[in-house]
Amino acid sequence: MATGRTHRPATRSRGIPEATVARLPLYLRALTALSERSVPTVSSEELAAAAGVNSAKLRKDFSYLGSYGTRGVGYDVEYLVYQISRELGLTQDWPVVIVGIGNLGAALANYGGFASRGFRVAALIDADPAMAGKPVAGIPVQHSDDLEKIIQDNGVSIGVIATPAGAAQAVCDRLVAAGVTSILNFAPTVLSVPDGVDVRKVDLSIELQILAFHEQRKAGEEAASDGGVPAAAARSRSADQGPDGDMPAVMPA
Amino acid sequence: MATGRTHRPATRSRGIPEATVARLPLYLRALTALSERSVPTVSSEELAAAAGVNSAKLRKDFSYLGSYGTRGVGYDVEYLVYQISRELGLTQDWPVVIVGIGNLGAALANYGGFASRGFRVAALIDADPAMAGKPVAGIPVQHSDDLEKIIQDNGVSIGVIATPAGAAQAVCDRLVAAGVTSILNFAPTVLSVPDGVDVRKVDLSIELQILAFHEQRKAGEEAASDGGVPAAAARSRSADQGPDGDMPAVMPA
DNA sequence: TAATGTGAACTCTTTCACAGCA
DNA sequence: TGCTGTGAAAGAGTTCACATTA
Repeated sequence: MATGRTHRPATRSRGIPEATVARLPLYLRALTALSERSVPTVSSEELAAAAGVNSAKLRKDFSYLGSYGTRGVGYDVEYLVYQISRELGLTQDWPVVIVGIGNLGAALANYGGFASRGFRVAALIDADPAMAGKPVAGIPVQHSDDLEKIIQDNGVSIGVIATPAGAAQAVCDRLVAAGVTSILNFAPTVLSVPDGVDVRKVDLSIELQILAFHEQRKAGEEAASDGGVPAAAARSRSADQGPDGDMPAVMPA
Repeated sequence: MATGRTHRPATRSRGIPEATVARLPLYLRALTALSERSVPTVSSEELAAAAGVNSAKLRKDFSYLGSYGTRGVGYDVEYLVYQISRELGLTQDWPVVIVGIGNLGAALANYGGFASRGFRVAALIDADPAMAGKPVAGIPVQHSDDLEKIIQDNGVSIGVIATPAGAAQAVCDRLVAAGVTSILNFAPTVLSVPDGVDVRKVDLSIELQILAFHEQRKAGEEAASDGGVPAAAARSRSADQGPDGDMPAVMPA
């Protein structure tokens, strides 16, 4: 999962819960697929299955948006598509810049889902002069010297950072200074931003590490016979340094 | 944020909270940076700042691992690096396959952070025969016909799906059948997997939509004068269809 | 009758505030 | 003295179960 919200930490008076907001795109995708198949209505049960959540959660989520369903029938697909799109702000056009056109940046520029939902790649920016002018996904790469001007000319408020970690904070600072207020960060760094700027991060390495944690646990359980305590869980949990694996070269003081 | 856990939904007896697990990689990264600068100890306050969380949360997180700090002093950096690595299962080697070597797959293959922490790209797999044999990031791409054999020969338990959405479920099914039990999914689809298989998803489009939601809200607040009700929030929240924007062509029944 | 919409219960997560210890 | 470790309280998110209504 990506996380890293900085905006509005405390009281969200009257708003939609963050967890619900995070699921709206999921519902929207499932609804769009139904819409393309000209399905007119859908029940919470069916839609929930398509989105990979349970139906109680879906109904609760929708209840924050309003009463858009019909008891005994379900939800009107087209109407819901519109309501969710509007709630997410996708009925308007969002120009986006991608900074850092390496392998990842190029992949993002070529990503179709980008353009499909209100997002438009307004510019690709890279620090390498050799890249300047080269088209990627049909869009010429511009040099980062012009970053501020590009942001302002295009009215960009969302920036995507796909640079190496070392460059990310500097790029972020320049984006924010130029007026960007939402950042999607692919660089493996914690960005610091002023209040009012949202940062979300996507971090491959973190996702893999979380998977590894669960993977390891599965292996531990297999080893244990039946309902017993897994070997790895028998470790002392509280007191004086009790490592149960091999120790590293460096010991604690 | 990526989500999509399927494994162990209910009682997690004795385990580390999921929210804590998700932050351990963050702490580990910050600690690794300190370690490289040969910093011997760090306080919860300093480490929390480096990881972008607050110190109470960090101390609570560490308390689930055990008592690894020293009161009045802080935490031993090297020792913590080791403990967190072990907890995450990074002291062992995890062979990973990447399926779908398009722009994104290539970017992932080239991603340095991959190799640095216990993960090893065991194979790159693509369905395009023209790709077979072509080296990407120094690793020759193999054809997907051999997927099952590759998984088994390398003892792979973690698979990364970077194929188009249409191919993702089929690839997933084959990976699972071949023995993969953790999947990181970059395709914009909900994957269904049997119990015991973990799926995490990374979805660019969803992240952008979440940012757009907050971005839209900021714009609405600017418009409102001072502490007043934002224009967009004045909408009726409950009853008979009350859209406040332009209506789409299709109306609800 | 078949589905939504929602209080209420429950679980998970965060934050507070301070006892306890080096 | 200065920091960790942690109960307790507060807050957020999920699930239950059923009244409600087209």
